[in-house]
Amino acid sequence: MGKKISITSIAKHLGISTTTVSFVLNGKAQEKRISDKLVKKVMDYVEEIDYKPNSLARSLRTGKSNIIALIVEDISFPFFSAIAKEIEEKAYKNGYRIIYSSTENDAAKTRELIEIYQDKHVDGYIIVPPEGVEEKINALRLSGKPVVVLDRYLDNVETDHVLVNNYDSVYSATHYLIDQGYKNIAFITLSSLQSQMLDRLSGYEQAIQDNNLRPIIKEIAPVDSLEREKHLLSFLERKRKDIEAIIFSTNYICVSGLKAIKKLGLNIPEDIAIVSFDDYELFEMYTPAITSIAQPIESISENAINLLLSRLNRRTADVDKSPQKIVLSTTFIPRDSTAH
Amino acid sequence: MGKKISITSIAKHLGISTTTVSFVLNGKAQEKRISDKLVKKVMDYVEEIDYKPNSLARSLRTGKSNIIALIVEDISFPFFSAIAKEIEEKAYKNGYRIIYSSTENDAAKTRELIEIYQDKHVDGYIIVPPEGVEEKINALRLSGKPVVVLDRYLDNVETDHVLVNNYDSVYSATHYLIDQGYKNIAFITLSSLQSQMLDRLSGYEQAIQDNNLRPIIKEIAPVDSLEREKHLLSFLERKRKDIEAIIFSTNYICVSGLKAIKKLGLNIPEDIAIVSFDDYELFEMYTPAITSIAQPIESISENAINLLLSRLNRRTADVDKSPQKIVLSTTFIPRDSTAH
DNA sequence: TGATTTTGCTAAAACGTTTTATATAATTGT
DNA sequence: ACAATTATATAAAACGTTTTAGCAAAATCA
Repeated sequence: MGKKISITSIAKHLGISTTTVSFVLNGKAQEKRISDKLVKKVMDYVEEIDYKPNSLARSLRTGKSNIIALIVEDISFPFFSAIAKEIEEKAYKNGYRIIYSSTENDAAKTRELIEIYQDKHVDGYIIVPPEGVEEKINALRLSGKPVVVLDRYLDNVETDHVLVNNYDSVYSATHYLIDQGYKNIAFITLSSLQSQMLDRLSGYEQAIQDNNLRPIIKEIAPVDSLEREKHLLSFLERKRKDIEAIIFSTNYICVSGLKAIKKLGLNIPEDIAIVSFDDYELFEMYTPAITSIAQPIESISENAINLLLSRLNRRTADVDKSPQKIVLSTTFIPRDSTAH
Repeated sequence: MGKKISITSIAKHLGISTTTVSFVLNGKAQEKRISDKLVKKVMDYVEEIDYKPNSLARSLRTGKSNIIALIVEDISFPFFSAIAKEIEEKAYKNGYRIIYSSTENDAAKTRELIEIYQDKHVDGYIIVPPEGVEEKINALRLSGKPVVVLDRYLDNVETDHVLVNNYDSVYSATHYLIDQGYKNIAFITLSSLQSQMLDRLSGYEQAIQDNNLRPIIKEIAPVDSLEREKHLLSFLERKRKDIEAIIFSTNYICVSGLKAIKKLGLNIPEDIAIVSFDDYELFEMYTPAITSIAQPIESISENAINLLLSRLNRRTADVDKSPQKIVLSTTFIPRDSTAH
């Protein structure tokens, strides 16, 4: 039930100054010419009482919190939780903690989140941004905090980002289907202006055009998963005759599609072939196994956190050093759902 | 490019004291008898310059960080990431932020994590504990920080916990199989002394005994997922003739089992019936659909965060009020994998 | 020896709040 | 008209660090 333990109480107990204790604790003993004898004395006592500095006080004084904000669309999505795992691990090893939240793709919520994290003086941000947070992110940058944008990019926002070659991936996946002999290929996506979604769509459209295969069959599915399933059910009911293959722009849309397809009793790939963007354990195990475009989750995470850490370690001045644009390749995994 | 903005600069600018500003900002104007005129003046200016208090300074002064630590086994497991989502949402609405990490079931790492969060002065903890952190958690409690244990319980640790009736769930799932006519029922689990695992095993064993159905066929699978699949493959190869049904103690063990079963070309449920503890989207979609014991994720999360928030809102004194033990019911979801 | 440098250490300010105790002015009561 | 209350606002300490600037003693130099 002793006194509260702090750098001050340690100093008092040892009859020295807090300055000295602080220097020793921060490994500046050499530099600040504290004698070895005194260093040992301090260290021994600190060890003995198992002292741990109060990081709040330290943060207040230094302006660094050693906290990184991770703002994703939905932490419960396998893609994002896998990223969260990797990023946390690497950040941890570098002395940083992660504070997270889900935006649900809501711009207002995201802006609010960012404000709160600013108050908390987090040191850096990894953000999967919805549309409509451009100015906020630019403001962040201007305030000197490093920001890494993930999974998509924002026009007019000069910041580091790491994402995947969405356009090329879908282009060549579409091409693959065409090579397999499929002609009427549909693309199912969400009503979203997010860059990754638009790029995937463009990849599909361009591949169709380049192969003189009209028409483009683009279908917009609802965001809500129950509604989406219903929507896809009726879509397929109407169009089953006109479509030989479908590319889904995300794995969860694909899951809805699979449910609808099952309900209609359609056979994959005989009646309809399937490709999904973003792999999922389910796709490997499904009958038949679903062809997918797998994102390099580990590499995405690693690049993102490395980028951020390197900014954090550099001196403030070069925050406005030219932003890094990292674009990673996906892996196309052909499975039974596209076996002609 | 103005001066740095703080409560002090506001006070200076308005020619009043920081005390007054602080009172106004904290809604204590009434109580502290600050005149309406002055309140308005402060509020207007605060609005104008869009001032946000520095939460580090506030935390240092008050000893409250408004941060909750969420320590789970692995944030990338669907079960835990779903919980993380729910908990974050509710915490957010109550002014708390969540800082997370994965223990990988490593006791040393977990203890280290807890220490770090102590330094950060987080206000409370939600922990999915590995074995071997009992004393640490007790120490936390003694230090006055509320702790809610999730998913499992620790002997000799008097703290709130919320978990699921593991024993009963497996007991009745086993009974269900027996009712369906299955006799030689195996139980596959990990080499773990964690309460939830032991309880699930006991439920199985007791049900077998109560129905005079020997032998108990308990198999321990490796933790590593590749090894596990290999292990299960050879296990099934040897025992396929002796086993009519399998209960897996977690969903990821079940996934390994399904892979092995597929490789061996066994038919579910004709050759072998399957039940998994913990539902998974994959199980619903698999062919055949896999019977499972679903945990009430939302309710688990809600109870955990509510428990913690209520402790946080109460005065410190009753931290040692009798711990709450919340036990929730699972939902048995019979599917085709057990259809005799 | 006396001047200079090096060594070893520390006082005190600063980070931005919250809160206790108290001062002064205005109002009320008698 | 004077005492007692009440209303309004503030000074200053505290939270626990880091860090700048500087002091005194010891060592080196000429």
